Amino acid sequence: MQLSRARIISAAVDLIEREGVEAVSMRRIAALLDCGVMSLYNHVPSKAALLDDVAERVISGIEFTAMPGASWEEQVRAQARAFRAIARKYPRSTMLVVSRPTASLTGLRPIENALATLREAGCGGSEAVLIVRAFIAFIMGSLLREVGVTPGLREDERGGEAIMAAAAPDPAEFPQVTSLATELSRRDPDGDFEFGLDLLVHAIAALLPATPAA
Amino acid sequence: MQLSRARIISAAVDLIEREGVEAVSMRRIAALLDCGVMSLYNHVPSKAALLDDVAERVISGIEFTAMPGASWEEQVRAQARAFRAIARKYPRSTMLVVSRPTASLTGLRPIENALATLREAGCGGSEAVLIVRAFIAFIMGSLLREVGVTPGLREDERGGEAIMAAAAPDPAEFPQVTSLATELSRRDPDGDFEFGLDLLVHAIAALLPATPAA
DNA sequence: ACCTGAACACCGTTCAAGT
DNA sequence: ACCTGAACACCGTTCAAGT
Repeated sequence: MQLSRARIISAAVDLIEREGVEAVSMRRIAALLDCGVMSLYNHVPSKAALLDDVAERVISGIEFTAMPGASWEEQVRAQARAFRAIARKYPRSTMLVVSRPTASLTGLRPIENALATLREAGCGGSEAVLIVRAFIAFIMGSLLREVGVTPGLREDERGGEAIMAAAAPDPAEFPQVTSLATELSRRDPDGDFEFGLDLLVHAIAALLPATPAA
Repeated sequence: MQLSRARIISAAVDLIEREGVEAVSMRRIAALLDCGVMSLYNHVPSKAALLDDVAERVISGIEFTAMPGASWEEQVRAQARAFRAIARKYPRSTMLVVSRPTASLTGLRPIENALATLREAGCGGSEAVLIVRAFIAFIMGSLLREVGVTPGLREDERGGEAIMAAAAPDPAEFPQVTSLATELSRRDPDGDFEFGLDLLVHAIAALLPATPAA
């Protein structure tokens, strides 16, 4: 099959998901594609650019299902969940999305959608921008936490948090952490995400004019 | 001067802040410390472990000033700001903090403080954990955005957002992004952070029992 | 236009040898 | 106990040569 930028990106994504970002090298990818290393450079300017492309590929995979009749709360939630879904689909590539600033247009789609939803709910322009930024920060941070275990490929603490793994903290110095150890080591990304989403949605509701479209 | 783990970490932090994470190599650090590369391995097990140490060093630099009389709102805000302050002090090392799961005890200090503040405000245990997680997600995401420009060492879009840099988006496809272009390209990390902090603090206030310690 | 091997200037880390 | 040079198995990328 013909070499192409798209095919190279796909190979990179596959490799990342299988062995982690650290395993990516131009030579490994070339081997996967059965071509010489330098052939890659006919389609991709550099490894850094390739990783940017991977991030963009992942982002462009976000699937927004339009919800015409739904309230803005439901729409915002749905958009946030759609974004977070990439962490499920491409757990190890997500770190790339989160750590590289997306300079392309694909990253604008989620922002456009969120802004539209908020403005339709009666939100002012600059306020909508601030809200979207806060949401993105929360979502990105959630992805980080969720995916943070994976990239180091240390699978040792499967169920619990890395935090409690090393050594038990001194109860005198860390009374709260000690007494809440069970809660802290419980791993429930969905629950955590939904809780944070609730917080933000409620806070936004308090900002908006009451029932603007009713 | 004698070689030591602490000195190696310091050299790594300096190098990162000066030239970025990508510039770090065991050989460069050895050169900075005027020793053979392999001498480093007497004090640090691997490069990955060294980068973990760097993250820990940065986190341990967070300075919490106790605020005995203040309301929980003010305390939570102060703690969040203290955490974010590391992005000011060590902009390029921050990416490391954010991308590596901290397995050590130093990372527990901020969590302990936040939990204590919330519980004192009348918050239930499991609720406090969820709130702290939401806060951390937001803070981490904010750090990412703030620092995301730096590590790629592309200083080309100093003032504006990377988003708008490449090409103007199609107004028909991105009406909101187009009409809010000015707002979106405005760069104000402090304002963004404070706005998000406000959202979260207000949402939490709605969850807590009214004036618990009054 | 696309492919490619050789070569260059780097990596992290193992190992055996030094003190 | 700490240091170290040589060596190994890798890197990304330039360049000149092929088709």
